[in-house]
Amino acid sequence: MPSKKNQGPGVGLPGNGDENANGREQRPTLKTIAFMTGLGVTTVSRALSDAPDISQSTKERVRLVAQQIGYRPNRAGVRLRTGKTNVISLVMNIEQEVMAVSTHLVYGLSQYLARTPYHLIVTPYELGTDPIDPVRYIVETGSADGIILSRTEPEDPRVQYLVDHNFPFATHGRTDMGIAHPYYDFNNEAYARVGVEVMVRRGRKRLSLLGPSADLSFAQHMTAGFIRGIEENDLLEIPIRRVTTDNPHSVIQAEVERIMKSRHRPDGLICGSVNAAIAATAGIEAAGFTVGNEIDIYVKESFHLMEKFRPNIFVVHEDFRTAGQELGRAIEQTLKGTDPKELQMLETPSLQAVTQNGKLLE
Amino acid sequence: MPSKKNQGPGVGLPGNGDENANGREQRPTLKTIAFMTGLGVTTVSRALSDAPDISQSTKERVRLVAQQIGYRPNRAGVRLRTGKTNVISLVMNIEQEVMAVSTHLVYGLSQYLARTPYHLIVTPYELGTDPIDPVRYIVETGSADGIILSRTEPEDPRVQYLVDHNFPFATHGRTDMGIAHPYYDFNNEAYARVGVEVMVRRGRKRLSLLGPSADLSFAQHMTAGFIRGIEENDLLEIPIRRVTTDNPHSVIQAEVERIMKSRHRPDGLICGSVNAAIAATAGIEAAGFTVGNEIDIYVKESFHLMEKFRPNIFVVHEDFRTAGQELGRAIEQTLKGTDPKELQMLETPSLQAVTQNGKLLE
DNA sequence: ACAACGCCCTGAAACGTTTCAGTTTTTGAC
DNA sequence: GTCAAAAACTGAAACGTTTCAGGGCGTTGT
Repeated sequence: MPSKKNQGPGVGLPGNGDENANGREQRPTLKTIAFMTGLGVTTVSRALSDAPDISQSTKERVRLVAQQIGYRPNRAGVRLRTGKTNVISLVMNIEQEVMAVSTHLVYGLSQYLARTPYHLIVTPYELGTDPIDPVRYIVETGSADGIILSRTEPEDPRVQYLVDHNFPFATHGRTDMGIAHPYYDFNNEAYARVGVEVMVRRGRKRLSLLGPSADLSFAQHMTAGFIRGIEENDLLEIPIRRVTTDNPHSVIQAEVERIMKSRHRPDGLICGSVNAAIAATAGIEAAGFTVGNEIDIYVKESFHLMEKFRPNIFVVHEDFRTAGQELGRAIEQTLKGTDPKELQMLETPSLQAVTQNGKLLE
Repeated sequence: MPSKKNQGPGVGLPGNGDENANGREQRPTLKTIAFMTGLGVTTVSRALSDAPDISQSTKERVRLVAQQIGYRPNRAGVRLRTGKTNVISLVMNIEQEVMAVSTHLVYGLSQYLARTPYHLIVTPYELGTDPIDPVRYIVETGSADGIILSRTEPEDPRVQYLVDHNFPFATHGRTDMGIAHPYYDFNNEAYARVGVEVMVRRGRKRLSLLGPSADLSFAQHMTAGFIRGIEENDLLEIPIRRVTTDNPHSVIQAEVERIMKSRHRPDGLICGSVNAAIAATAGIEAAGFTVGNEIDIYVKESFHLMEKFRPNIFVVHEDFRTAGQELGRAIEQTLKGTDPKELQMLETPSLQAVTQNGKLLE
């Protein structure tokens, strides 16, 4: 590499957009604009940030030049000086974020953030590790301005940690910690109640709930809605205790097969996830029954799989793309200082939106 | 905010890990270590990067202190000085990356990169926009050290652009541009030929190919493999020209229904994607036929959907998670200066791996 | 005895930005 | 005509890192 000794001390216009001998092109900086306009670097900086103390005409002149030469502030410079990273970190366990969830969440989030100064960084963590580690890392190294958490638990240590450290965040799913923080959540209580509603319409009497792992926040909501639906409609619950939607396909299938072969089998099944619904279907068929005949299944999903495979399952759409977008908005607003209480969103499903094989009910 | 005027000029130990009045904690820097060890900042920096000219004992001492106080280099500082961002950008059109692809790709990629100094940034682009825009943005603003592209075309302007600008990248899928660049690709030629092989075993004679959009790189490989299989086995091709796997479900379904009702209907269908296979199944059933009876379907997928729904479709597994990991490795090596030719990977499916309803052939 | 060398270390400068603390110029009031 | 205040602008410092260009100092060769 040839040693170069350009740029005498002080003055000197930095590379004006052409490539230098080095091979990499030189991007324009504040100094470039300062040189071109004859102003000081300070003035240029203030003009671009629309600060007071700068005349209108100067602001316009600076903006014009900046626009013409395609000036973009150097992120590293800004970050070093201000501590602001312009990065939002999505912390998720991709292994468990089955199918649609992560895809659509990332989609909506990055789509929203694309129109803001923020970039989306995906920070994964592995199944065996402590979910708080990546959060701690981000906070300690200051590698993001804000964090999006998914899969919150009712008492979530990550939320506590972030609140303790006064670090901006938003969650996908609520907590039960009495802390007001921004979130987007699907109303799983309403979801379960709508499911019971569907079953009632179908004349079903003995319902089971195949829900998510109990330590997750939305599991409790779903259970509460289910119970309430059962009670209000005077139905019988056939409990499923051994498995959750997080179990592997084969385990769920086996348990459903077992319960279908038992004396008191359910005639309606509310499922917490598509995977579970599919596995349950397999179990039901293995026991010699048919979905839509001896038993109905109800589930939520994001990918419209059910209307394509037409397995006679009742479905409400849970929109993770919108969730991603709203979480983007929530974290953006949080960083602007908006009151968390205004950034709590709940998506509530309704009976009218339930479909079977792609067609609306009734 | 109270104005503080601590830190006289020159000396002065930066905050030693406790919080300062500000509320945010102060991270240790090179200066902190320098102060603690009594060394100069330069020496500390060089010691940590294991440079020559530093005695072994000093290196160990510095490393010990750094470890104890949990020192992490400030990314912004490094980036400003060196221009290195420690970021890899995955550029993708999430809208088109159907289902499994993006999920598993992101998963594998971030899983791999988690063990390197690199962070993964997801850069999306929207359907109507020019795919080269995000690439240009990244290169112009220097916001990443390397780029991963997916969905390459045979003559891909993005690849040309990146090569022209000497910017490190790796692609998911090959190109036909005579440029040696790192890639990971699924061998779609072999894929199609294995599909024909399967059909031959099943005694099928009249095959159709429902492939991806012709402008994509792997469409041509798939077609080539298909044609060759047809010719070698002296079979008849029933061409499907009007639709590709990128069409919506309903369009594919309608076209398949039409062709199934025509005089010369296929008895074997090689599909390019799960979506297409599902839609085709619907079309076949709408025409009054049954998959596995009058016609067989063959497809690749990543999510094991087929073995769960058991629609009698023949399947080979395309592993996007591994693809993600390998692409991570490829870009890491590229940045280390490894010859691109050593970073070209092809995943070739074999007849032995074909399953139907979750069970291996034969 | 002295130059030359190798070893270990260091100050200063630079990357691009923002901001503190001015300085100069203009305006306007008396 | 003087003085104060407002308006418009600016140099210098600082954020944390790497690297250039040395600087002591003890050892070795002549």
